[in-house]
Formats: sequence, structure tokens, C-alpha cells
Amino acid sequence: MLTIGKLGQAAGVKVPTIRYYEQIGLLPEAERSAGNQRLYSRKALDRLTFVRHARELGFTLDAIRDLLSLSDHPDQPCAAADAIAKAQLAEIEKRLARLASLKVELNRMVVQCAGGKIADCRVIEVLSDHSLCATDHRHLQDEKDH
Amino acid sequence: MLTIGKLGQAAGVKVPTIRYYEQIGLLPEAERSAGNQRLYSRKALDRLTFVRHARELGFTLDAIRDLLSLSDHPDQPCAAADAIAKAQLAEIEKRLARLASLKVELNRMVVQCAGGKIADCRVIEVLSDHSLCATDHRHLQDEKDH
DNA sequence: TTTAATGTCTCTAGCTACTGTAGCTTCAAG
DNA sequence: CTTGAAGCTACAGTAGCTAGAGACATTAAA
Ligand SMILES: [Zn+2]
Ligand SMILES: [Zn+2]
Ligand SMILES: [Zn+2]
Ligand SMILES: [Zn+2]
Repeated sequence: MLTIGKLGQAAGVKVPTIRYYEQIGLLPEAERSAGNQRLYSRKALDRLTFVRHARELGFTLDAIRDLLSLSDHPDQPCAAADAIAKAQLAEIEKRLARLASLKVELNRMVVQCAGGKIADCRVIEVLSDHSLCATDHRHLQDEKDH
Repeated sequence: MLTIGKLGQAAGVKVPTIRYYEQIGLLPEAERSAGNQRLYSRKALDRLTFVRHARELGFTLDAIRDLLSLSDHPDQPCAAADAIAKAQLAEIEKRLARLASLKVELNRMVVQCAGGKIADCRVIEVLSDHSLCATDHRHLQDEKDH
């Protein structure tokens, strides 16, 4: 059995994050020692490692919740898991498209500025007027591109 | 003079967002009518349009605060503004790299799954074990890629 | 064995950039 | 004058943590 600190080290997850995951019900409540400290099994480590890897791949905690409960039913068909992964892929592709567009615009701004006074700064100019932009970055779905 | 609703329409910003910007000091406090309603000048519209455009290009509100105060001093050199834009470009490029890597991994997962039971699902398998990944997506700076 | 250092406990608040709600008041049209 | 839309304030909630306070537990050195 591992203490929460050891578990965190082993999985690469900070201690408060583990407690947070328990609090929101993503991880089951841990067993406790005589002194009320959390104790974790190897199975718990696997679960947390799964969560961490999924987070690194950008899945939301809600999606991970679903993936975890799917992985607890090995006999069921995997279509639901595949659907979650495909949705995540689609989301990432959307963000990529948006960021690519932003990159173009930011680059244009930076390159075009001759570096004089603010009154003539291309950065400030472009920010003031979207019609100076080359792409339709506005219409590419906003946000959640965290 | 515009009411807050007209201003929001003109700038493409929701009314509560305008009030929020005022609250956090990004926009100056608006003048008020006899009945205590906010009134905005054309200059205020320009300012809000600037904010919106900068947000669309992914600048943080803090960066926008700085850009706004720079644009209020047209005689000063634009190096500071350019630096903010360059930092933003660098940030976007970092996110792009990370997302590109995530896309590769997610795509691999989805393509490799033969679609049987959860026990054999490649998606679940890869999520459980990063060594099945092809790239170093872990080491690409995390987060704030909202 | 005492003591000091480290780890863990709970609880609360804060972060970004909003969005939504409730319960009011003001305004413009008919 | 009435009605409905638009405005007001204040507060709560979103995602996914992170940090802090103050108290208790565990381990290792002295
Ligand atoms: Zn410049
Ligand atoms: Zn633009
Ligand atoms: Zn599958
Ligand atoms: Zn991986």
C-alpha cells in the first residue's frame, strides 16, 4: 500500500490533485490507515496513471470518467470508448485549425511592424481593425482551446 | 451615446461581458444617465472593439490591459507592444506543437482500434500505457492551451 | 526517548474569462 | 398609462486545479 505522496510520485500527479479527483468522484474514496491517512493499492495506481495519461492527451475529466467506467466492463463493445476518442480528436483538430489561423495573423502583425512609435505600430493598428487581417479567424469556433 | 446593449451589438460583445470588463478595470467606468444606466461614446466603442479583436487573437486580458495603455501613448516607442505580440505568437506556437502531437496520438489510437470488446480496445490500451505512444507528448509544455 | 523534520489531514479561497440567475428599476412604444 | 424590453446590482457557477492555514501523524536523527 502507498501513501498519497508515494502514489503521486509514482503516477506523476500532485497530491492535492489526487485529493481533488477523489472529491469530485473521479477516483473512489481511498482506504484509511489507523491515523486517518489515505492508503492506495497498485490498482489505484493504475487507475490514476490512466487518468493522468488521458489528461495529457487533453481529455476532459468528464470524458475520463466515462472512459474509466467503460474500462471497468471489459466484455462490453468498445464503440463508446472509440466515440469518445474520436470526439476528442475532432476537438483537437478544431483547435489546431484555429491556432494555425491565429499564428498567421500574429506573425503578419509582428513581421509588418517597422518598429517606430506606437502611433505607427502595426500591432496596435491590426488589433484596432480586423479588416487588416488576412484570415477569418473570428469564425473559427472560439474557446475551450485550453 | 450608446446604451450598453447597443454597444454590445456594435462591438460583438455580450452585455454581461462589458460589465465584467468594467468591473475588473479593463474598461473605464461608464458615464451614467439620469436613470443610472451606462452610456458609451464612440471612443468607448473603439476601445471595446480593440479588446474584442485582441481576445479573438488569444491575448489574455492582462496583455490587453497593457496593450490598451500602450495605445494611449502614441508617442512612445512600440517595442513593448511588439514584445507582447511576439510573446503571444510564441505561446500559440507552443500550443500548436502540443496539439499537433496530441493529434498524432489520438489518430493512432482511433485508427488502430479494430472495434471489438473493451478488453481489446486500442483506445483503452493506449490510455493505460504511455509507452504505446509514438511521441513525447508529455514533455511538450502543458496547459494554458485553453 | 525526545525532538525535529517531513508528510498528511480538512477546509477555504483563488485562478481565467466569462455566463447565468434573481429580483429589482428604467425606458420606449403604443 | 400600460406593457414589455432592456438595464441595474449582486451573487453563484463553470474547468481543473493550486495554494494557504492550522492541526495531527509518521519517520529519523540525536
Ligand atoms: Zn510595433
Ligand atoms: Zn482579425
Ligand atoms: Zn476500441
Ligand atoms: Zn502517451
